[in-house]
Amino acid sequence: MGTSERRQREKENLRRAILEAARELFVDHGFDNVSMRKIAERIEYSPTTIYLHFKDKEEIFATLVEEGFTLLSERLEPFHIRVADPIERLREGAKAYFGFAREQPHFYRIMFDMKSVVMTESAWEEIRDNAHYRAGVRAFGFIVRCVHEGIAQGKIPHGDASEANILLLSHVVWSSLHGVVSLVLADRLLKMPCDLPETAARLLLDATIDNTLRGLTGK
Amino acid sequence: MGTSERRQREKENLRRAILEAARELFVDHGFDNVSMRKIAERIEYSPTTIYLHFKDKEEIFATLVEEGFTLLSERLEPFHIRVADPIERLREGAKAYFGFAREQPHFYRIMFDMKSVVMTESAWEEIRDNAHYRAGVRAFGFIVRCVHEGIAQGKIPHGDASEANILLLSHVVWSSLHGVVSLVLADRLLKMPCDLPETAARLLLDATIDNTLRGLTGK
DNA sequence: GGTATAAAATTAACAGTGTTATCATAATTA
DNA sequence: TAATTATGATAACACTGTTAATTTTATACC
Repeated sequence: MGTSERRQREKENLRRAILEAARELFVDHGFDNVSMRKIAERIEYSPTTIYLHFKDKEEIFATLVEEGFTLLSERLEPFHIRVADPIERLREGAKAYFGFAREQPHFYRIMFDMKSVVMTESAWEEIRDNAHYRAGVRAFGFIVRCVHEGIAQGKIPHGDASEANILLLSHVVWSSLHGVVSLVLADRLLKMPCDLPETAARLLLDATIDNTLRGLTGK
Repeated sequence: MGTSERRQREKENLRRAILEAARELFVDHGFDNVSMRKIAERIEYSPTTIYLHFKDKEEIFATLVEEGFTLLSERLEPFHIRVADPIERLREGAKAYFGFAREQPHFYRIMFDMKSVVMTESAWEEIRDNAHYRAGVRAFGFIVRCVHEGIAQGKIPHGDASEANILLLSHVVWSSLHGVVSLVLADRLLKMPCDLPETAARLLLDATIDNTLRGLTGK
């Protein structure tokens, strides 16, 4: 009788509207500065209606994190085709990664913020099946594939070709990259050798990519 | 007549008590989970009394950040004497840095959290004179000195010996290091090649330090 | 069409937050 | 002792995330 399908559709529409409002507000003002009431006001519903679609604010957060990682993946993956050499692909990917973080700092922040909560074993078991975690794994997969190819082509001489070593080296690349982005976003660059902060950030980014890839390839 | 000195002393004692309570609570529960009322309760004063000593919660925060950077500096600087070779000194310093972050994750968090606030030019002018900023510069100075010596001894062949280049390379080292710490503290290590998270973190740390220093020295 | 039922959305409230204005009290100075 | 000043506390404001109870709305059945 078609009505329940329509109602289902309307429900999903409202869910999407909530996410859209939340995303725009988060991107503009940051996670902590956006209240449930503000989100509700924007979609012209009462605050409690949101709780019919999301368990709590954290669940909206997690959903947006997933969205963020998916966006990041979609930005990175074309480079697999565009750039043949895995090392150069890492370089280009790193720049794209940085671009993403700069364009949407609040988004990046909610994706990688240090939560400072000690992860219990059970919490880990739970989170491994979550959509936002899997989306993170997918984005990380870009680096893994580049490193994998780099080792296979003999361009990364350090360690063996075991999965353990590939994952380790991928994490090395990722942490170095995340380090730059994190410091830039936190405005922690100290009296860098040029005036414009934007130029300083790019200088540091290039130098860090160079250094990391040099360490990786030994070239 | 000595009374005003005593009152001054009492005032400073209370100030210290507030900081001590705040620090303990922050370290235990994290910045966001500690309220002014909780701090007040611990020192057995009313919440408003705190405002006679600190403008707002942010000022307590900033004071503790300064304390954190000073602690970090004091932990790093002995290595200038203990380890002669600047590259090996960087390696040992990095481990100490990591140890500090692991021992007091909440402390590290408030020191380096991505604020996601766009720094205006005037805000920069203001912050440059702040104590917590200068304390940060001091800690950063550990890396700068190592890099400086490394270049002088010909162990870091990349770029010239200009101050600009030294600062750039120092930032490269720092961001890579901060990247590991940041990811570890955020529990963002994905299915690493060993079971115990602590061991995974140390593996990644060592690999990142190796890679960064290899990139730096070209060895 | 009218009515029972289920869904959707709202109101009111709780316990908490940072912060401020106002008031009381204690200590120092004159 | 009286005036003044510094110190601390009370009460309140405008928020926060979240829940229980309630009302409105839409569907299904007779």
